[in-house]
Amino acid sequence: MWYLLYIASFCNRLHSELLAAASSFTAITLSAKEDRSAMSSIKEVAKQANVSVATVSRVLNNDPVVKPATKNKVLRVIKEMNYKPNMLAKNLRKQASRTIVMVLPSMSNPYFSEIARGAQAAAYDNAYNIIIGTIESKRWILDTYINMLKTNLAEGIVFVSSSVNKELLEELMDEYKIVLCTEYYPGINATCVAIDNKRAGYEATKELIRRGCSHIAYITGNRESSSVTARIEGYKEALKEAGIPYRPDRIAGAKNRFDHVKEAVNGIIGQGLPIDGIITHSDLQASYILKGIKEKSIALPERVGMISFDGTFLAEITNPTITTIVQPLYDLGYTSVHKLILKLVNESAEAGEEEGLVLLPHHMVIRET
Amino acid sequence: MWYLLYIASFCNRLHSELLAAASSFTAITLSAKEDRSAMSSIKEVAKQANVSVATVSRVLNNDPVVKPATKNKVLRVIKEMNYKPNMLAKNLRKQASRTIVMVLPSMSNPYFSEIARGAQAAAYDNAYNIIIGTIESKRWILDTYINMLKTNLAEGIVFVSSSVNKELLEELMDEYKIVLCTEYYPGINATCVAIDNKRAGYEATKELIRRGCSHIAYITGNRESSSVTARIEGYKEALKEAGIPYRPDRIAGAKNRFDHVKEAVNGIIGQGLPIDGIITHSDLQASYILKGIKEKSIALPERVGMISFDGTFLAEITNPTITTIVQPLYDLGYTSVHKLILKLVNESAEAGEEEGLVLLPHHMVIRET
DNA sequence: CTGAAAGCGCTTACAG
DNA sequence: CTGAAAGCGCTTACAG
Repeated sequence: MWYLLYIASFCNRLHSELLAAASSFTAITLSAKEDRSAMSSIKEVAKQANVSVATVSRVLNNDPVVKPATKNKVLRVIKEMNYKPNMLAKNLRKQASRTIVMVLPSMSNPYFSEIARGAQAAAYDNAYNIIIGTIESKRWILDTYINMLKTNLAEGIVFVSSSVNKELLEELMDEYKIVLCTEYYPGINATCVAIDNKRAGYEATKELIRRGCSHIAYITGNRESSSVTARIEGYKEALKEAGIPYRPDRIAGAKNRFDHVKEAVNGIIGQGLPIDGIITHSDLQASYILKGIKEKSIALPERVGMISFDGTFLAEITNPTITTIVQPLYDLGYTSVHKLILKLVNESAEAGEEEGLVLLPHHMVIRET
Repeated sequence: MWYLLYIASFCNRLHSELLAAASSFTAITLSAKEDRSAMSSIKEVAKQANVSVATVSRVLNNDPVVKPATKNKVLRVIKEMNYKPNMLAKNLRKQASRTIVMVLPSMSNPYFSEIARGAQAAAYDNAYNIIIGTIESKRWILDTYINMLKTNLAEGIVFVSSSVNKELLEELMDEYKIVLCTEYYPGINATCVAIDNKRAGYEATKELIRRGCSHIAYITGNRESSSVTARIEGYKEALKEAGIPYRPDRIAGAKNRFDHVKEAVNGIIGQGLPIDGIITHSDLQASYILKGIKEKSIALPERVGMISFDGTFLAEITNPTITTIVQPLYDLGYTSVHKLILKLVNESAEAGEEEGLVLLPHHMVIRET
């Protein structure tokens, strides 16, 4: 019907009149669904309220300039017609989607879901939409999100963990608003929200030493990542302080998969290096070590001292429960998004001023391992 | 600069010429960032390629009607200028955001992340954007997502688990495209993708009976939910078949929290009802029971027969590992989104024809419990 | 095969 | 305090 009306009217005014006629007609005879599509514009509200579309727009945007009486009249009509603004139009007009994206490597690790939860909260607190996406190690998925930036669907992006590589980041940085979460890139002056990984690595190692461990293995994530590097620095420092020689071959990288972790640990043991304590990059890795010990595919004593990173609920449901460095995951997500939105809103501020590392506090929770 | 240009030119043509002049100027002197904002429209591409904006648009949309030579010329200019279409404009023009939303109760349970992963894949396979959001039991968050529907930012929605109540669903159903995932509402004719919960409940119970259990407790989720009801039906049926009396007080609801689960189990035991087998609504609940048994806050034997639902990785990292009904979570997410997009694309098809329950296969994995 | 023009539904400087 | 009008950057029926 809409379509037919359109062909039938070349003149704008005529068109509107027909529409109005149709609209009052439909109010009686058509279902809510069809009615909605026929009256969804600001123009219809304006007509009903006997004001211009400009005034309706002002009311919608809470412009204090409109006379209270006018405002109330318009508000009443808006409610009556159950009018909802079309954000597609608003976005185009304002050249802003009020949407940001956060990309995560995956969602299978509860580590990431906590970060996402904080991110979501920050977005809503600032009336932004947020699209949280997981890369799943597929470059084309990442490209999809970056494309949202390029096609104006998103205004900024936060990369969590190593969801972006250094080259791509550099390329994007001078064109888009970006915040990094938990991982930074040395030499790149970007905003990054993380914990003090060096200190945390130091503290974990120190705790194991306190318990009498002197052969401490370190199962890391990606060896190139800044968090890994920093934690290892802390690890080395604690060893040095205690006069324990540092052995690089007691460090092994592993992904968050059982087979990887098993190989990493067994690899160290296979070199003839005894292990009486372990630090892992994640709770998930620690849980896999426990699994391996139990099923005897990892040749470690039942009660090996182990400290993991993250502090997700996983560390509480294993048997034994895991001692862990608790990262403020929710806050990490919240703060990243908050910083990004600050950048977005604060266009005028010199970009350079706000960049840099933001460190959030962590703490250790001692459990059974 | 853009702003000044604008004030200086009231005539469209003059405006464009100034812009063009500025653009060739900036190509030499300004950074990529500023250059971008100055040349980002289809109009500029048209000018450079000596064609109309209509032709550029046709090329962009792969309209086969354009002459190959023209097409190549335009394509070259697009590449040269590094032009990216403004989706904000396209969306408004086409009155379609090509975006759908999936709402989940939370993301802390890996159960939901797997569903989300499948959903994401389905969206991308169909060139849709997807916004995955978690309610966290807050009605205002849910309203935010529903508002995306109302303001044209999203074209459809899938509700996972009990992220929506019956009343709201009924209200939304005749105005928007909706798919339910894992949970349906009796009496509401909506598309729902789930497993055969009754059969799964039957199978789990049957397995426990086969092992000699006759005092089987059932820790459920929300008692009103369709999946719970169906599983309990299957549970009853299996008991009946084995001639075991059904005791409603051996069923207790609990949220996915340790304290809730503990209370639920202890509540049953406290009534003087012995338990030699347990079925739980989720892996998470089962892991909590294991935790409770270990720390002796739940008075159950170490080796109680237990079967959980979901089949997430949680069931593998506990000690003992958990026997579980594996739901095809990824497929559940994928199929829900796929069905939704089918509805979106297939406007013409009678809505009623496609509605109904879609059942996906599950299976049981026997582990240590 | 291509272009001129209208229009998607908003916002906002300008004039009154 | 309010309205008329231009414009955000696209798409598409229509004419040629």
